[in-house]
Amino acid sequence: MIQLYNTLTKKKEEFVPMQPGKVRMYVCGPTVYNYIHIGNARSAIAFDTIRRYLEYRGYQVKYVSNFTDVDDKIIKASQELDLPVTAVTEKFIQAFYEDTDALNVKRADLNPRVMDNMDDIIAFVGTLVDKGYAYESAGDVYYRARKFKNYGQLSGQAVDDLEQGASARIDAADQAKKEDPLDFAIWKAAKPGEIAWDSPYGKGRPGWHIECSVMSTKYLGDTIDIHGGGQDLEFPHHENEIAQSEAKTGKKFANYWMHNGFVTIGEEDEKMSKSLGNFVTVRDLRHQVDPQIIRFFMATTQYRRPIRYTSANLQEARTNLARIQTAASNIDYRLKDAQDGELDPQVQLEFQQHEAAFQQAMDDDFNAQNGVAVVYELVKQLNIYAEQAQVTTATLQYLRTGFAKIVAVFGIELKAAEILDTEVEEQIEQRNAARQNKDFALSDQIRDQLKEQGIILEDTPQGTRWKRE
RNA sequence: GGCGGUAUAGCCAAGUGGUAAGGCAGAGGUCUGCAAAACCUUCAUCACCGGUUCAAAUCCGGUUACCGCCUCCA
Repeated sequence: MIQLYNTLTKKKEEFVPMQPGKVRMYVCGPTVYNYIHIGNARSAIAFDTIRRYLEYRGYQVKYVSNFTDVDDKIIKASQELDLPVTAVTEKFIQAFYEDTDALNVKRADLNPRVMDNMDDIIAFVGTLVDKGYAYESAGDVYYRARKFKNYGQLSGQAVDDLEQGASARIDAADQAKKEDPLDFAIWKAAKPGEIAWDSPYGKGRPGWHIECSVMSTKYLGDTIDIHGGGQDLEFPHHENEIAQSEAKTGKKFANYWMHNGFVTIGEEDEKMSKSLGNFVTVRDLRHQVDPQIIRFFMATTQYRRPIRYTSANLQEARTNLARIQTAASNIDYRLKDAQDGELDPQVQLEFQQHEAAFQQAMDDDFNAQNGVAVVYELVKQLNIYAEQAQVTTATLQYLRTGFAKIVAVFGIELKAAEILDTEVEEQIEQRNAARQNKDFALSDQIRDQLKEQGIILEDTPQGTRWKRE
């Protein structure tokens, strides 16, 4: 039984999808006006890991994540870069795919874009106006927040408290167009020169929150199982999505709301964000650090916890990931001298116990920290087995396959055994000959030479093996 | 001001009533010609104060510190 923390109820709940065995999930994607930073990556990785675990547990997951490609910031970026809006969005959508592919984030089943859904958005806005939940004002359309009875439920805020916050900040011009400071724009009149679409209210474009309501209901249905995003989206974005969607459909919008924690950075553990300007882009980072390490680092932190981004933490992740890779290659290395024979029942039993522990950990709100602790126990099991004097192919393969399946939940791809290159092979033979003659000066010299080429030699009871640095 | 989250060894981090998982780093050891990898051993009384209990990191009350949301943000 999977339990997950539902932001809507502020409790861990048993996860029961609407259709047995199937999960419909929507995760708020990026606004594409810049390269993604590691905070965006964290969100993508967190929900990818959740998705992978659900699939590991046998669920068929339909995963939709949007690109917001119409927005103030994109318009600003297009003016600054002197490029058409669509050139900006295309560029950063492509960059998003490159960055998340590098992080081994599975692609969504669908990445709908605002521009491709404009008719549906206009129709959705129209319905809200018709139902009295929204009103046109000077070419804008606003949502009557107070009319929606559960407004504030997700963020746990009383409407009056929200209003205190809102009225203190809003500028007078906007204020004048609204009936209530809490109201928010679902359609915005175009300013001269801005990209715009025709609507019953004149030329304009969608407000920020409407696109997710429209695309979630359009592609996944009025009610979905899981809606996810960063904690900073709880209010106002998700609160407003609920208000819009439920006002329109009269049905519950999402059964479970999940929010990932932030990446913090620097001495002050400050939140990383585009607006604070203290961000590290995935693009920059992945040229300095193997993106698999970034992936591992983020995937093995429980998704609701903050991640402290420091080079020391990344270094630790590097070490741990290497340990996992080494365990798998230790198993691979023994295949060449393994015996035929049965799968060792003792090994199988122990492995199954670990597997059960892994599931128990991950079933508890995707507790990746406990999950990865089990992986380290498996690493030990694999290493110990790989050092047995006698090993069987069946057992090695059993361990290797099962291990790969578990670590894949975290997005770790175990490296396949590398092909030996003949030149290196000759040098290894030379060195072994030298070692037999007890010419250790020569053997160490050869080892040092190879190390300079990035090849590390390790002598084992089964012979000398090598790996790349 | 309102809402929410954290506080466990040098570091990362589990653990929600019975005397502190796991990893990194450190120390010692086994193996090795030496290494490397691996394995073994070792390393904390849980921010503070008070209370409940036979028993609390874990429950209750209070204090302190840090972070976030309430405004664009994953």
